[in-house]
Amino acid sequence: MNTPTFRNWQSVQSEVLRRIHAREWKPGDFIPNETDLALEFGCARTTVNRALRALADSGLLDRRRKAGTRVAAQPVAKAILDIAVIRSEIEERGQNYSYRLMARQTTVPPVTVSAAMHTNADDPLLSIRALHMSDDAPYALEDRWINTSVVPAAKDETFQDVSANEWLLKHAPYTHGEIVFSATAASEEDSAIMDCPEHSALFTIDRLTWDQGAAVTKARILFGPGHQLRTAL
Amino acid sequence: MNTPTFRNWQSVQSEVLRRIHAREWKPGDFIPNETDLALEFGCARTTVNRALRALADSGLLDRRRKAGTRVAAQPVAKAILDIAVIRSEIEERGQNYSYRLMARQTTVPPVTVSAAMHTNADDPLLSIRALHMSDDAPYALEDRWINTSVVPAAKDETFQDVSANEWLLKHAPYTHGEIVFSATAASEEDSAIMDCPEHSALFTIDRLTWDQGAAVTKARILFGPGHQLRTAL
DNA sequence: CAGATTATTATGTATGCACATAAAAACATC
DNA sequence: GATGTTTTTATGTGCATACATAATAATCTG
Repeated sequence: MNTPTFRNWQSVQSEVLRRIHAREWKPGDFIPNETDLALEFGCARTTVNRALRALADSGLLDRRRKAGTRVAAQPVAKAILDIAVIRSEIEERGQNYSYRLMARQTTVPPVTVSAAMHTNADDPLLSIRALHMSDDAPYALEDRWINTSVVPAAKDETFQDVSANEWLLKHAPYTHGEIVFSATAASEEDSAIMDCPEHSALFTIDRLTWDQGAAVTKARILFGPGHQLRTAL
Repeated sequence: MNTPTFRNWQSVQSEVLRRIHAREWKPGDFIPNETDLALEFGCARTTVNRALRALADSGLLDRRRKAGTRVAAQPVAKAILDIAVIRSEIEERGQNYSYRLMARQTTVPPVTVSAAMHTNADDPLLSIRALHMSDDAPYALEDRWINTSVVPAAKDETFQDVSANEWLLKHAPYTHGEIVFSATAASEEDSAIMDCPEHSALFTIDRLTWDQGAAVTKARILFGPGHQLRTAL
């Protein structure tokens, strides 16, 4: 009986993966503890730990102190989406990016916006509306509110040549945020701008970012009909 | 001058994060090497390594051997979505889940399906159509093709009580897959089933999973109007 | 026997050390 | 001066050890 030795954590990881896929360890099952596995694999417990930790991070294992490690009963699929700057997104597909600023004004936002951003209801915010185009066809419509008390530099930026989408990433650091994906029907105005039938189903991203306790910006981006967001899992 | 010591990798990580947010280290900048940071922080290099590795995983740092570590110029926002079983999704919100099988038959699929799944054009597949309901209201419509030559056990399962969505997770392991998010307009049939206006914008998930080289299942899930998928970032 | 206390145990992590590896920089060679 | 070779260096990883911590199991106590 030759027990091959596993020298590095990647090989331990793939052996564990193999056993899970081969159903030697079924969903819900406890697997041997780190010490035993280290003994079996002929490596240090640290190495086993590294491998199992990585698998737990990806959702395939459930680990709890003292309780032990088990194969996730319902392996939650974690889809990791890379949300890139729209310009890069288009250029990476080899298409030509262009951009058109449609509106830029400082006004008091609707209460839904000031409430979501935790700003005073009568504090004005900078409002930006712009169209991103791919090969001169409408690609995405960006509607954005910027909190100029957090990003004062935005007041001096025309956003004529650089999209807020891109400018903010470079000039406004954020600590955390939220992204919401949904599908919305194109309004009459939207459909005119996006050059699509009214009530078309548009893939929508709502994004709200914060720097410490203060909201930096809130954006809604409507993508043209047929837009897809894809990822491996 | 008191340099506080950072004993654990989390505190090292948050100090590094603080410096990035405070723009002491700007996007594109090289940061000191691990040995120097360990010296400064009063901990082992291993600990610094752990902290920096975690930040690199999340896309905030770029690391290359010999070259060093730098703050990512364009921090790609990585949105991590947890794609759970629909039943859990509903029950976790404290709502009542129910399920209705609408169709189950073995037929030769459209070429688009057999092509995507890399099966022979005339090989029959198991087709499932089912409705997931939350508090008795239509929630999601599942349209699925199952490759019974990969999951033979599916032939003996009625899917009357357990949704394919859930059954497969437990009985059909997969090695990799793809998820595509999009927005689609409700067809006449869809809208009748989902009890919504025709042409409603529906959030759509297309999922194709593989076990080694063979396609396991291909599913399209249409969510009712207003459905959102949200995540922190 | 319920409830509080203590022991046990599996994972979590810090550390010092050694060596591997990729890539840049320095150097040598033609 | 272009090209190939060697050195240097920062990250990547393995290992033995020690201790921390969370959560269960066992025990004690009223």
